Amino acid sequence: MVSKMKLARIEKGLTQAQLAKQVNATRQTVGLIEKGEYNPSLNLCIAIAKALNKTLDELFWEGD
Amino acid sequence: MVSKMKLARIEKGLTQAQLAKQVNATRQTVGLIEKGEYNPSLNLCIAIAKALNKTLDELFWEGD
DNA sequence: ACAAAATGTTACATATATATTTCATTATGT
DNA sequence: ACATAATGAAATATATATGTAACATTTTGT
Repeated sequence: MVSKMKLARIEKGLTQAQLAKQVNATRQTVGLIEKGEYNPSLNLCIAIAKALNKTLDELFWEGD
Repeated sequence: MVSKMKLARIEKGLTQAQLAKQVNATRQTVGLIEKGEYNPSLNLCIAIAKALNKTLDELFWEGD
């Protein structure tokens, strides 16, 4: 399954590298988070959400 | 300023130690997160939110 | 088909979240 | 005032997020 974060990034027309630069992370880190193989820090999640004009819930919360 | 997380925990009548046990963390970790001196992992944030019947946004998102 | 960009992937190094332990301080109830 | 629970705080140890670098694979445009 493709993550909501990846959808939001593509929707914004950003590449992994571009997003990474905006949030002071690396391309690899962004890629791993998108694949769900990472457990990112809250601060990084917030930076990503703001860069993509989303909230934490919209990107990282699963409606149970 | 007292964190939203601390308010939600007290509202639920939980002690730091009780919440910590529910989310598989330690009392100290919970305390530091409440004080804002920590940058917790997304998984821990999600566990805390669920334990307190809140969402990520409600606990960790600052409405700008 | 080709070139270039974007993404995947792995190995290793580093920074930091978290655990563990111990003791001090503050709150709560009786 | 006393006892107990709850929280604060510091030291060290460990696990893991993140960075860096290099190369492979896929995608995109021409």
